[in-house]
Amino acid sequence: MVAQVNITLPDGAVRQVEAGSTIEDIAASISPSLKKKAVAGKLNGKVVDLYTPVNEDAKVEVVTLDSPDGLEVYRHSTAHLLAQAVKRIYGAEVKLGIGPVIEDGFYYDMDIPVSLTPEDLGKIEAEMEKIVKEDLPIRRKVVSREEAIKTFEAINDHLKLELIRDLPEDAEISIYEQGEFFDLCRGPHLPSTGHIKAFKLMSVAGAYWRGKADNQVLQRVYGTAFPKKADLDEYLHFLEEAKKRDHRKLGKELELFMFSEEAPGMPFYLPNGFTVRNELEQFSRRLQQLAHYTEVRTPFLMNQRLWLQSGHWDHYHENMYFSEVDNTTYALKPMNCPGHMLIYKNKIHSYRDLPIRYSEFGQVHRHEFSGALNGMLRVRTFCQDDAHVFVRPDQIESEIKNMIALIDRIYKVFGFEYSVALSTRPEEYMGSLELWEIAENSLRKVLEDAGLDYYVKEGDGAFYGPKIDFQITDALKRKHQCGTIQLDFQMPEKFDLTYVGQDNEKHRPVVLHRAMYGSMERFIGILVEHYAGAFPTWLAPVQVRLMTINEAHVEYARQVQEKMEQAGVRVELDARNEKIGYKIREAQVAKIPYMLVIGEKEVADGTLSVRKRGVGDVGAQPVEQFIAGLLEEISAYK
RNA sequence: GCCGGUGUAGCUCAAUUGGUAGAGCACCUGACUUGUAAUCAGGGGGUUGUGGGUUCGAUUCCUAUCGCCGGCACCA
Repeated sequence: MVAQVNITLPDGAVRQVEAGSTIEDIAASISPSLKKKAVAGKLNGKVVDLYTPVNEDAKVEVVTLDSPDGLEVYRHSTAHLLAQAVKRIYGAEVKLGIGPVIEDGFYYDMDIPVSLTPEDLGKIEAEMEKIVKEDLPIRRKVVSREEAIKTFEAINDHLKLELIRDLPEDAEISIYEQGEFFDLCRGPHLPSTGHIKAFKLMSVAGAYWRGKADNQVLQRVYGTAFPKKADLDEYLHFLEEAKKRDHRKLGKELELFMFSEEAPGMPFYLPNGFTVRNELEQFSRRLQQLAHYTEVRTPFLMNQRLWLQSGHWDHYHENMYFSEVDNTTYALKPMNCPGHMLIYKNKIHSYRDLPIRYSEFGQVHRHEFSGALNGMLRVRTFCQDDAHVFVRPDQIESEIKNMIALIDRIYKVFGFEYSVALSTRPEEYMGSLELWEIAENSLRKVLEDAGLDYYVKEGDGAFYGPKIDFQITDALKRKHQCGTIQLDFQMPEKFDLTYVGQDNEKHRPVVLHRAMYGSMERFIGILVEHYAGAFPTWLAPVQVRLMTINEAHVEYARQVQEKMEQAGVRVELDARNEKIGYKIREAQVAKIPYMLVIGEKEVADGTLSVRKRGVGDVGAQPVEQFIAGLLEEISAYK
């Protein structure tokens, strides 16, 4: 008589099975189709291999491929498959670092005697296919620390040995084997290599061992895997689509901005791009006026001692630009705060005057590492929609609430969802622990009072204070950090800022740093990709293009153009001797929202034939009516 | 900054084992007078990123350097 154990399934059902039954047995007992989809199990919440026996009463869940846990197991096993293939091709010299699952796939960091090229990936994939066909069973072996060390010393794998050495005392050490291959791994894994169906190696790149810049550079192979070929194809198609929206490509095609070798990482705005930027600025400027901000402008170049005073020199001088004139060292501002501190100090302030809100579209320069540059998303000079608000301690919370509301207002206009993070004290920080404590707690309180879901980024704060970061999600579900609210008790100290209180004594104000777009450049880059270059009418560099059928209609078209210009519409006239189909194609490619065709009928009736981007021909309208409708559409965002 | 890749006309790309560069679009000229995504013909345009080197000869091979791309690290 075999002993029975009670298992509790996720739906609460309790079953009796023979002790020692595996997860797979249990899946089979529930349904054949479940057995087929099963890739792993959960024993009392812990993900385990499918062939793990259940020896006592437990909560049991069958993990299938269509669950996040299942997919993770699947991709993790594909990472092992990759490592095995690489070892087969490049031999025992290959040492294995780590091979984790990441969003959309996995990677494996390896020390390989030769540099892999993209072509090599095909070769490796072919070997992986072979191993899949071999359908090697994947088995877990629990070993002692000594055994583990011996095993990896035998193959001279210093990377794995380092990992073993750093495992906690009480860690259970397991090794997974498949055929001749074995790897130090917590698991779990698929039952055999034959379970892997659709995968692709995406790229090779260098990566520092354990993410430390002074460590050896390993070769990282990125890959992805999906349960079905169709899922993989869909994913690859998504990547293709994303590539078409790349802001660098569209920026060139739509003549928004350009770059030159004469100024690496520093964008040149072309007329179209600058129009977008001006609209964005104007929009934000108006909202800030309504929120009682006043706009200021501070110099680009200021004496080095200012940066010593602010603490920026200590923390960031390697990323600053300096210039020596008249035996004095000046620095290009990497931030706007010190300038605003000087403005605040320009006169005496009463407690009645606070909050004082200075905003600036402030151009800053930061010498980013060459390898960090990326189109408009990471540049060496950019414009922050910056603001510094000087408040009394009792005004901190209400002011932050106002800021959150303003940011929310702006992001909604673009249809961005966003998430919020609280970043706490970094390793290199300025000021006392007590002040940091107070600052972090007050940010926490505001977030909680506002009922916002937020997550905490430990140690990600600025050196002068903790911050709330806003991360937007674009049309392709990618995340970008843009807005930020930072609480700062340090700058007021450094600059000895004061206000006169009700008690006629000097008091220390608190500074709130704030950005909403973050960087105009970055935000524009994000918008280009978000809209795929098809800006909404209010932002479109050219809102309307008039197109004549032949030269008999040009005079009327000019009158229409004049009217629209008077109404403040950005309008162009295409009066060339070209076929209408050709003109439309060009306007379409330029992603102009409204294409207006003018021919004999329109001239006779005083109308315009309207073709809307993305919609097509929507018929004729009287000129005045069209303009009124257009203006209404443009102002709707406000 | 690090690892790897890459750089040919304004743009997108060609150019067999090294034999002194081509196409489409764009641009210019001419013809066509045109109704909702490309009319036809002709023409101009390149020190092949830059500097060295190997070679009778380099876009092609080597080297240095700059830019760009993919990652890593960094991101006030």
